Amino acid sequence: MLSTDLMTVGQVAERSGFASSTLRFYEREGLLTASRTSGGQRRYERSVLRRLAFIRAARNVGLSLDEIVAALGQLPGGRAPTKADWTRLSRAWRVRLNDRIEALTALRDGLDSCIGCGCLSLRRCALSNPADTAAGLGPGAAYLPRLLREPAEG
Amino acid sequence: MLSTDLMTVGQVAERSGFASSTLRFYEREGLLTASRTSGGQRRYERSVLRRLAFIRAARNVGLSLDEIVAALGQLPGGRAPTKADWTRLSRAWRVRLNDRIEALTALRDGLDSCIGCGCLSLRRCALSNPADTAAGLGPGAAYLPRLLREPAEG
DNA sequence: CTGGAACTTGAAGTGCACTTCATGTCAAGG
DNA sequence: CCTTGACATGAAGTGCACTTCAAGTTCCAG
Repeated sequence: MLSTDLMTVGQVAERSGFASSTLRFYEREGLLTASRTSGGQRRYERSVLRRLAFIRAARNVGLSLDEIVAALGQLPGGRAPTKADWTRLSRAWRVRLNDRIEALTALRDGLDSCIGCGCLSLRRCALSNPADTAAGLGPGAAYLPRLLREPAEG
Repeated sequence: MLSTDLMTVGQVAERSGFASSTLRFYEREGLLTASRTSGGQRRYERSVLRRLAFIRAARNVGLSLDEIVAALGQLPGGRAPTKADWTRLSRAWRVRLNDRIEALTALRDGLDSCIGCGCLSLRRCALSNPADTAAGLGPGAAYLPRLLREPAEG
């Protein structure tokens, strides 16, 4: 047992569900920080678990690591983040989730009304062109926002 | 204008919204076929547009290219696919979409009830720890559908 | 017949999010 | 002290889905 309340990578990995290689990777990418022992090994404060919970939730919502870095950058510099800080940070996700849910629902309903009929028209089909973004437009018109291209599992 | 109703890659690209490099790539990967002119250039039948619509829709639903190849493999070998063929192929997507919608909705509601309170506990928070994987205790009740439960599947 | 846009190929590159590897160091129970 | 499992590092590898590149060929309107 460690004498302090600091945690090793292995402990953080076990408790967070992230592989330790991922924790090192996240540190390189600026998502995490850790102090070091005199021998150079990482020691994490318990607050890293909440940070990792935030990161996992953000990934579930569909944020890229860059976006997460940006979001975490909004946290107060001098003091430890409070519950209110985390709440504020994640409030915008609701909009994002609503967008995704809406898009998927439209796609599903397109299934019923469009693929149900077998038409699968590239230009009119709600399923292959849900947002109607490509209608009458040239190449490069994104058919669906990136939103629906990424599986929720990440 | 071409003398037949066959289309060039450029035309298919413009009408489908897929880059021609992508069409070539899809052909290599076995998602498409095309005949050739005597000079070796690709010529596509009109039916490729429906196939591409299917592919786009499948991507939107979250299928990988491998899965799409497998799905397309279910199409009849000898004859041209009918509407019924396409419909049968895509009917299973509804389940998939429902799962994803359900997962996202649960995540959003988790936002309201959990992040709304700022807890973000790795052990208890449905948002960051849907499957209760880190805890190993308490009711393993699957709060979130499978989709969002995978901790860090690579 | 000609000029240039559009096409051809294989190989290599991109971007994301990690993981694996090789090699060597650290920490702590016995 | 010694052993051994956990940890350190940088570099390279993985998987997916494409895109870009270089160099050469084809198609067809004028």
